[in-house]
Amino acid sequence: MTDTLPARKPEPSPAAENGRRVLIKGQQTKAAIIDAALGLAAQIGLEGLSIGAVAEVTGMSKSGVFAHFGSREELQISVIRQYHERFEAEVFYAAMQKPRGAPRLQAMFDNWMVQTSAEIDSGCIYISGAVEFDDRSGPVRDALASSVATWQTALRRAVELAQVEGQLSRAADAHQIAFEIHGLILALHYEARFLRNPRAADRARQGFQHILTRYAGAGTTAPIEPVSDSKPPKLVAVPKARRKPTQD
Amino acid sequence: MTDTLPARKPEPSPAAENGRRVLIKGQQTKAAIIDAALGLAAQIGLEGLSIGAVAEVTGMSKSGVFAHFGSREELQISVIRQYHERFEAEVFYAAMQKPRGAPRLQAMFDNWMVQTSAEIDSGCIYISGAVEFDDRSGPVRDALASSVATWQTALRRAVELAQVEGQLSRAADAHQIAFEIHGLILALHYEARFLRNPRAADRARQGFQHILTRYAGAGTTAPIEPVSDSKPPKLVAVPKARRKPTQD
DNA sequence: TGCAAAATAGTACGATCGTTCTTTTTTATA
DNA sequence: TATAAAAAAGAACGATCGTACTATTTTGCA
Repeated sequence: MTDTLPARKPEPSPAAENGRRVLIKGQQTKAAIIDAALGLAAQIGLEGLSIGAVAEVTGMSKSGVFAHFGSREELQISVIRQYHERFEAEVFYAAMQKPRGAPRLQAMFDNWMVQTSAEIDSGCIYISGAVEFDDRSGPVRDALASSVATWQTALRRAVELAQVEGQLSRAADAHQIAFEIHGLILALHYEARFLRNPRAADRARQGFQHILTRYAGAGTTAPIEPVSDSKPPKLVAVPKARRKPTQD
Repeated sequence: MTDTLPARKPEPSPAAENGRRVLIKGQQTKAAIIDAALGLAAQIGLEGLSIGAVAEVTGMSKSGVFAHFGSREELQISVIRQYHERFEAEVFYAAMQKPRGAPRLQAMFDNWMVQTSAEIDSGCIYISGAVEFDDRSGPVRDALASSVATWQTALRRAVELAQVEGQLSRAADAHQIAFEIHGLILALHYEARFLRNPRAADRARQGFQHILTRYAGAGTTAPIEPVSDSKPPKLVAVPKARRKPTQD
């Protein structure tokens, strides 16, 4: 996750640039537009994202919004970049403060759960976008796939570090472990968002613990962290619970 | 999976009906439309499904297609019902021919993989639909959720039977096991469809074996089926005469 | 303060969508 | 074969979409 998405063109800085006149207002509103668009996209998906809807949310005109991007695709890509940065900060960098190995991997998973679907009522565009751009091609799909690949690499490295630290078996395939962890997040998203199952978060957490114990390295002295001890991650402000309990 | 989707209105049978004139042609073309629509929906999603596109594929006029359903929603629901029946036949009923317990559960998983995303290039509307109708409400969402719930119940019962047979631990939570299996399928779909990872199918298969071994019951004498022995599922061919076995 | 550039708004076009209404063709039976 | 119902087509509607073009307002600096 040390690299960033490609083709991020350098915005003009407020500092004087070789005699060229530079305005700052545009960048501010552009950032506000992207923020609003990300909120919309997380709810209704990248494909459902329309310039008219963004204009209405931001209180601007359609053409005013459009002028900042030049095309809907560019708006979508900007949203993906914004999501990438937020994801990087709240999931990856936040977890990097934990010691390498199992604690960091656990933190990544917890942050991931929160960011993705657990308590928040907005979805994850890495998940919805994957479905929407399954069999499409073009720059939007590429940007999305690139972001996802970056995150998957970071996750796999965290797994490998846990192997180095002896908390996960060195004989195991890090790709395989990452695959299974990814599946838990996807199932969480599916159950929590679509089926409105309030126990989905617990299921995902339990599944993660199962993976840790199943792949536990030979050098492990004690269970890494009992399920009962795993507190709900608190990285993101959680809105008041508004879920209607469904029978599991 | 013994129940069927609700509100399936009885189509008029060719047999003479109290003096009312009955045509059969309409039902045939309607079935053909639904088939074409399902193919389209599996590729581009239920939301991307437009009456114009279906008309073009079937060689009909827009209004000709429309007249069979009365609304786009009804077309979407018909597609969901059709998918439900196909899923029922190719995944559930096909697996019911295996002996109860681990073999049947394994067959369900294998059939599920094939039907969902593994080798086929068309997607699964249980997955894409879940993302599309996350935060929507209405009859389409209800039909989708109902179908998914039916299938999840069937899967969970298969897990419970494996517990009864002693191949999975009776102490384990069948819901939890089903959740983790579901995650594997979702990860497979994600990796195979979006990221074009050719090894995704193997990852899912391995993950399934890991679940079986992790939750292995005390009465298990031997590993249920080694990974190397698991052949690619071959149950795609659907038995024509579909019996109505009650899940025992 | 004046002025040019940047930012935003206004308007309109073509395309596509679901749907309605009307007309034509096809179908099944008396 | 005649006939009425069913099936399919045709045309048109209002709405929404992305986008292009033009006009207006706002901004930053000489």
